[in-house]
Amino acid sequence: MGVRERRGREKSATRDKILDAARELFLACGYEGVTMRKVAQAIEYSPTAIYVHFADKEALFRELCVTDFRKLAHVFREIAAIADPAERLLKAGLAYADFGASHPNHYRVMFMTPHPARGHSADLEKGNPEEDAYAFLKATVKDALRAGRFRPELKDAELIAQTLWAGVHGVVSLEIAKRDDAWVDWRDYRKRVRLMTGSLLRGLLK
Amino acid sequence: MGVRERRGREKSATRDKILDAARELFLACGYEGVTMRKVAQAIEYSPTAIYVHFADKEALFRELCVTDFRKLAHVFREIAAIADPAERLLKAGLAYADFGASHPNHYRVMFMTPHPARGHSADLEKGNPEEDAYAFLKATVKDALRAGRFRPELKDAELIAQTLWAGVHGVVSLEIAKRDDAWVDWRDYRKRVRLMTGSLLRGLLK
DNA sequence: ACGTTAAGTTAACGCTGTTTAGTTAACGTT
DNA sequence: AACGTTAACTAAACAGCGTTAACTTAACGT
Repeated sequence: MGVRERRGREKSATRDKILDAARELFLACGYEGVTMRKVAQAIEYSPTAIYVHFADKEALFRELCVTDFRKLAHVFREIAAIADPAERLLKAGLAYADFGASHPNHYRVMFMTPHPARGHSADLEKGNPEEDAYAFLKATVKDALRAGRFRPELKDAELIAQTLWAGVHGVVSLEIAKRDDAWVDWRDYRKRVRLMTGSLLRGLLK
Repeated sequence: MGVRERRGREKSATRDKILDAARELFLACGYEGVTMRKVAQAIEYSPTAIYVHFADKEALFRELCVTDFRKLAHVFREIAAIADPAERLLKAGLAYADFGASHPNHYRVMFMTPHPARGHSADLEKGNPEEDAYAFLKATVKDALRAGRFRPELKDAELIAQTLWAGVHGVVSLEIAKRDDAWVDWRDYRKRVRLMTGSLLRGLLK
């Protein structure tokens, strides 16, 4: 009685130590730059100890991603309070871009790297706008659609949502992948984000 | 006399064999899915033989990319003949999206993967619209700018070009990274490309 | 006191990209 | 014609990777 719980707490304690060390390393070195051996060394455990708590390297990383993407969904909760659906879309775009720029390594693995099938981790609840940022976007598009804000030939909420997402994602992902590329004389990131969201919405709305 | 040349020809012959085998493998398996040993086995050479002709795996892959991206620039040459700069931008976007969808592995490494500094390979000539697709885009934006086609507050060709690029890149890169993700009920790729280019231009032009 | 459970370890496997040292065959030169 | 050089190519190995199998160890419930 209570012992099982203490054991559970102890286990999740070293689990958390792994997560903390891994987060720091992933942030500093990126996905490929982090090795299981490095994570283990950081917490002074053997590399195999990690496999007691996580199936593999990807599962470890995805747990960190899920945590951070829940944070993104929380930011969206505040934005959900904005009455005007068009302004809601704009603010959501800006928040999304901020998020991507401040979690580049998570963003890379979540949205810039092809994964073999397995639709996300099953830990995030699909369709629930509190956990699923795409569901939030789609819901807001539907609101704007109902309010008759989009140009008359636009009727497919899914198509509109995917286009809005792609627009902001384009700015975010180019920033992450090509920020240091001298080939292009990059303009300020936030300027690019604002021009993208503003222009795209102007082109889609009435 | 002539012997040196024949030697050179022989060397470049096995060099080409490596390139041919590598192209096929990279297309089929993606960058990480290809190993130097597999390439070597395909041409019945030892793995180390590749290092006589290429510095490392990345150099081998980038040579293939450069070849293919020169092809993209050639497609743009035809588009350059279109008189109306706005229509030219539209057609360029569609051609770029076609290209990305048919060379996903090259596209991934070129535009979706962060690289340590080293601005591209030095093999492509920066600023020359015949080899540099971004230079072509910027030149067309400048044309449209001169023709007074953009909304009056838009004056920075670089910023406009980067936003147009980001828009199409967003659609292309999401398609490559998340095509098989059941989380999203994806609409047809070409529909998404057209809505992106069309809406973005509508939002940027007068 | 005893059998069970599970966190954690050591050693190893099979793989990767790459390097070192060496072979071999054709070359230009004497 | 013999010799030293050059360079394509190879065999073996290195250091690293993610991961697995077999084992130890310590605390648990009975």
